[in-house]
Amino acid sequence: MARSSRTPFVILGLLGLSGRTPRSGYEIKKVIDTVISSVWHESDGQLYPALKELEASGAITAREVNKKGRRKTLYTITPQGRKRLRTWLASPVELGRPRDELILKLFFGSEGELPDLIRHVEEHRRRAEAGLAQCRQWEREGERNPSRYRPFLQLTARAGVRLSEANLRWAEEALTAFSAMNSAR
Amino acid sequence: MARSSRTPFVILGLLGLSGRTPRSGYEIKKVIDTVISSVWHESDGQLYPALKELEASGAITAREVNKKGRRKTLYTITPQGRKRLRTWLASPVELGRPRDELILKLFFGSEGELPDLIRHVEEHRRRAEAGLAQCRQWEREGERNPSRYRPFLQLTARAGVRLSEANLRWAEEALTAFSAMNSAR
DNA sequence: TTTGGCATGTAATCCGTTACATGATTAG
DNA sequence: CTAATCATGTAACGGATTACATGCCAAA
Repeated sequence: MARSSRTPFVILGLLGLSGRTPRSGYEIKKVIDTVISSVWHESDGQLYPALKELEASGAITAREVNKKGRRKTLYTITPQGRKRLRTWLASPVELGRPRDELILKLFFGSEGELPDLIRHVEEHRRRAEAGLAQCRQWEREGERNPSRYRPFLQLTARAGVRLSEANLRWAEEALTAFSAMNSAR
Repeated sequence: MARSSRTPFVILGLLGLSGRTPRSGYEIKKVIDTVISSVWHESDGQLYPALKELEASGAITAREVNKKGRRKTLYTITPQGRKRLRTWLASPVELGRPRDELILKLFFGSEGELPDLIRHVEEHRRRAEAGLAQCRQWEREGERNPSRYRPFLQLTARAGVRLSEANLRWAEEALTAFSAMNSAR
């Protein structure tokens, strides 16, 4: 069976967290692109059709508003939608199939040029550093933001910290190994 | 621009490493599913058409053989194919778009049930443990396998070790946090 | 006035998986 | 004898991205 789209559940999840406050598709997209950008992403071409489907199936309700000439549709999650969300949250995590281009290129390293590999790993290190700083900041921000979802925010941030640290450490190890290879020639 | 398929490059990479020893599509698939299974995967529906395309474009050559009634096609990389491989290896790493369902479900944790989340994280921990053991074994095996690509094998195994360690540690932290949440109620 | 943000959508296209199809050999 | 492995493919389907399309408002 093909993996079904998880776009509806991201929408339900975010509308669930926002509670009674309705959100527009545009706002949902922005939350995805900022708050959970390191965890998930969606394209417009997925998002807007999914919103329509969710409304048609009764998982969310739509309300058209006009704010200063700008028309927008605000969505709210329904009890039915919450039920669907909970069912999904309880269901086993579908694993992503591995596709790590950096490690793949490294695995083929003997067929390429060392300087190129070094560049790739340096870039990787830069990303890991940036990610680490970002996640650490989220952790700090979370500390002075008490709410029912605070512990979950903390946990997701912590995951990012651990992963970034691992990437960073490995990048250093790899660069050290490359230096050794260079001087060994 | 849509991300172009990297299937051809995986094939070129593996045929590159195997050097003058030709490989069948079936063998290539098996290497993918065993040696680099934690880094990459391909489906038959991608692999076989890609082999035909690569042959048509001159990156690999095909030779039909019959071994005890079984017909198979053995492929060898051409100098042209090596050039394409090197070009790809030198080009910037295309980042995968984030899609971490576990962390996403955790982020929505306040909308679900704690026992479900605990199950998900325990499953995650099991996978991390298995992955760690596997990668450590590859590291040890690599030590008594001297060849020109040994250092790269070691490095990819090391990446797996670091990532698995991070996942494991985080899983433990998360489970501790869950326990605290449970007793706090 | 033009750039950028707000706001929503559709169509073409492509990547990739699954299911289907076939058939021979070898080990249990 | 039958299950597993070897061996190669195709077709249908579906998920996802990109490009395109439109239009208003606010700020520089």
